[in-house]
Amino acid sequence: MAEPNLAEDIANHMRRQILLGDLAPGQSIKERDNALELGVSRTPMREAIRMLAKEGLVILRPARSPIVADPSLKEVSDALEVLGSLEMFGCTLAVENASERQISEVIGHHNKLLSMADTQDSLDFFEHDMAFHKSIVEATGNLPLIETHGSYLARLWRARYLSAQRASDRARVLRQHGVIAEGLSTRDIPKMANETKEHFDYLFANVSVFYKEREDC
Amino acid sequence: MAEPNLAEDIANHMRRQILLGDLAPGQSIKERDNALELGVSRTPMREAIRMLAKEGLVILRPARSPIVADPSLKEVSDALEVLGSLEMFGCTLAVENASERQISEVIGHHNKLLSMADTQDSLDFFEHDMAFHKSIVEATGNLPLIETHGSYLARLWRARYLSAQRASDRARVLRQHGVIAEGLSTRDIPKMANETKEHFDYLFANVSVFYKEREDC
DNA sequence: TTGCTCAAAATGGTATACCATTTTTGGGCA
DNA sequence: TGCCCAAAAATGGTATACCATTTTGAGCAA
Repeated sequence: MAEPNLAEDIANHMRRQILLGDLAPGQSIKERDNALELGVSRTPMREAIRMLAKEGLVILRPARSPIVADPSLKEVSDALEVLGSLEMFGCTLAVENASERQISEVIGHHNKLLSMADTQDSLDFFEHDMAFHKSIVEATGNLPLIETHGSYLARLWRARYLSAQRASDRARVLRQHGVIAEGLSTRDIPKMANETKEHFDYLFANVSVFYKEREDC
Repeated sequence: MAEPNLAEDIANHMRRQILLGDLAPGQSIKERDNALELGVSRTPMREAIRMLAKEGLVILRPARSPIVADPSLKEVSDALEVLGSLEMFGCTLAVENASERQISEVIGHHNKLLSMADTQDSLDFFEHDMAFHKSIVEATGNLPLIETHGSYLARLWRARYLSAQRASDRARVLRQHGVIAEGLSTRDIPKMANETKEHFDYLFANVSVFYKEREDC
């Protein structure tokens, strides 16, 4: 962890800690302590914290310690709405602009997921799920869209991961991915967009259920 | 320029310099020089530069001076597409969620613009135009959307401003704003979304013309 | 004149030092 | 015993120092 830009590495490391729960929601982040722990100085640590704050994973408070974000259901679902909107918009653009090469990449990710249908490692499965969705947006060739979409994926990683672990509906996910990929390769915008919408509706429902259940604890 | 957080102030200052052209596109930004010029140290200047980079106004290069972004037509129109998509999505959400108070704010901005129809100060007019669009997205109550939309507005400020200065079609802009505001107050999603789409199509065309003409110089 | 080399200057990346404000704590008083 | 306040520790914000890499430019050779 010390190649080109240290702050980026630190941000990646801390993002993982946050998303996996090693850094608990609500916990305060002391620049000095965390920097010391990673063996770096405060300067790049500050920069990393700012990056995570921009992603919504960390909340900055004036003249106070930043804390790990603990988003309410409303905050998560707001972000989910935007993510869904971006990806639906991406469908149209992808159909219009995707090269055959890019389409086959999307299909490649889908096939990879199909082959993992019975895997136990839900983290691994989840990462590939994300790669599938990313590859669709990448097929738009719209860089700002790709970046913004990626940023929302990162921000929602934890909520999506937690809810995906309980939802045992991989079959549905895979079927929907299949329809979406098919919609792209046949350049069928409505097919692709409708299935994407439904895909996100399920995701939204899963996350909601997860939050409601957690509330009871 | 020295109240709560210095870096934010510096970023605001530099954003204005960039957007008004005081910092020319392609020009390199030396942390030391710019910090000295503003009478601050490098640390907050670095942070400010990172903020502007996140907005796409500045390009970071590893181990090199950052430079002021000089976006191509493709880059600007890609960002415009996303902005349009966000705002169209915002229409639906705003109709569903806007309070009467928020709707009257939108109308207030529209009336303000109407009253400025003959003003000479195009910068002032432009700022209020932006406020109108912002108020619509604010009416959604979706914070991530508001932030992302605001970030795209900032990023596109210069392109929109430059192209707006030559386009002498305030009448059309005002008419469309009127339709959009009416669509919101009557909770008419199609009316609002269609007019917003057309509004952005004009914007896109104006920016394209501007870029094409500039190319000839 | 042109192109190459290499050292000095410049510059971004990182670490550390200093300061102002906030938080914590502990002791004294009711 | 419990509360309040002052002092100390902690902490984020800012400035400065140091280092590695890159850029620049002068001098030299072809």
